[in-house]
Amino acid sequence: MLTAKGKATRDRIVAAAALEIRERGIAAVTLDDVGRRSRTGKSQLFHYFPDGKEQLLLAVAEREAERVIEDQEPQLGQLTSWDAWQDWRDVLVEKYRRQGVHCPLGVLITEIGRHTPAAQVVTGKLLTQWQQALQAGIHQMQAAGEIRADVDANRAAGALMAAIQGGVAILMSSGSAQHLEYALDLCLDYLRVKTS
Amino acid sequence: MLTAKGKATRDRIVAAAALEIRERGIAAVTLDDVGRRSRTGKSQLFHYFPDGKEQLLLAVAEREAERVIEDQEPQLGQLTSWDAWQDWRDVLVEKYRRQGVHCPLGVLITEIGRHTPAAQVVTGKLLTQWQQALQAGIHQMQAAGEIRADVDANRAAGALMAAIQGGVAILMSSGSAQHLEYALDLCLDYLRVKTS
DNA sequence: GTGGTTCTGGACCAGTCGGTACAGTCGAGG
DNA sequence: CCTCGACTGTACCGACTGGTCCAGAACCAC
Repeated sequence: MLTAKGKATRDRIVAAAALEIRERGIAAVTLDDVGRRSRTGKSQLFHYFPDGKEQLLLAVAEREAERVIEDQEPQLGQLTSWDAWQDWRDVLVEKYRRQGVHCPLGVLITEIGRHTPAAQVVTGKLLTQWQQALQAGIHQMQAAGEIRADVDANRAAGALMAAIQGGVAILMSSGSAQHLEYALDLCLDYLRVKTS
Repeated sequence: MLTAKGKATRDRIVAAAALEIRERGIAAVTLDDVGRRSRTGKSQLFHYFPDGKEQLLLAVAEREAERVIEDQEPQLGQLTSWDAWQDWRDVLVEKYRRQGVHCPLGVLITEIGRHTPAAQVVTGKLLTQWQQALQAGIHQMQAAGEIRADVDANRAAGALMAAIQGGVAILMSSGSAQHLEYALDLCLDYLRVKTS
């Protein structure tokens, strides 16, 4: 049904599409571009993705969503001290600063995600998973007495998510990661406050 | 050079394009769609926008950018008390909640803005203007002793901007304004903290 | 009303892009 | 070495879309 060679080709196609989309935006990328970059043709593309472009885009969305979480590990999984939180923050900012406009998360949220309901589900899952990881981290810090118990972990995690998305959105339209840093730092400062 | 009738037609075209883009996304909108909705044809369109689609998009971007600021007045201009801040926050959330996915700001930032350098300038100006209004509000509150003097107004205003953009981005991909509220409230709570 | 400019309608064009058809190659199992 | 399915290259098509052209209607100043 799918030999090793076939799987390799399929992967090449998805990787090429992801790269192409990150660099030039979803609107500008054609199937021929993907073919050229992956050294394949449209026949292969439609062989592996019978439903055409939409199916390919969905595969790209899934790939990029995985990547976004993976990029933050292992830090995201062990937010058990202020140092760990700071490390996570630094990794995130550094990653996105380096990627600049060609940012998997940004492309996912602002371009692929809105394209089709199926892709919306993918980004929705990513957001939920991410936010839960942050929420778990806040809970752990509360258990350790490092964060006030009256902080609503769910709300704070949600606010962090918005801060990140907004920082990335501005990064993509201005090229600067400054806002991302400001927003992350403000949220962390808020969590660090001892008394309200 | 441009009669009253001409101006009316031009406005109709821009308005139709803006509406169409908000509803269906920039990628799906064709010049014929705009023509149909504005009861004009391509000849008019190219008469008023000789450079074609790009120029029309820029006009739409400018229109939407103005709208975004106007929608927040008069609250945004007089952030001189906590009540005023709260009013501003409520107006913003309510507006965007009602607009849902068809949000001028969201479309501007995530679709039109990234399309061309000229449109990037428009969104850049909008962001700067907006952030300065917030910064001015924070300064006023500091002068009145309502916000700690050691808060960096520029950073806080930048964080607020990211919070809003992120909230809107999530709103556009999920349909829920919850994150926007969480993020705004966290920022305002941070500003309200008396001691650090 | 006359001349010039602005405005409008509709037919048309050229390029592009997603998608299809089909013939052929490769590779593993028997 | 034969066979059958997975895989690949090429040529092609239909639809769409941004943009052009041009003839004429409407409007304005004198």
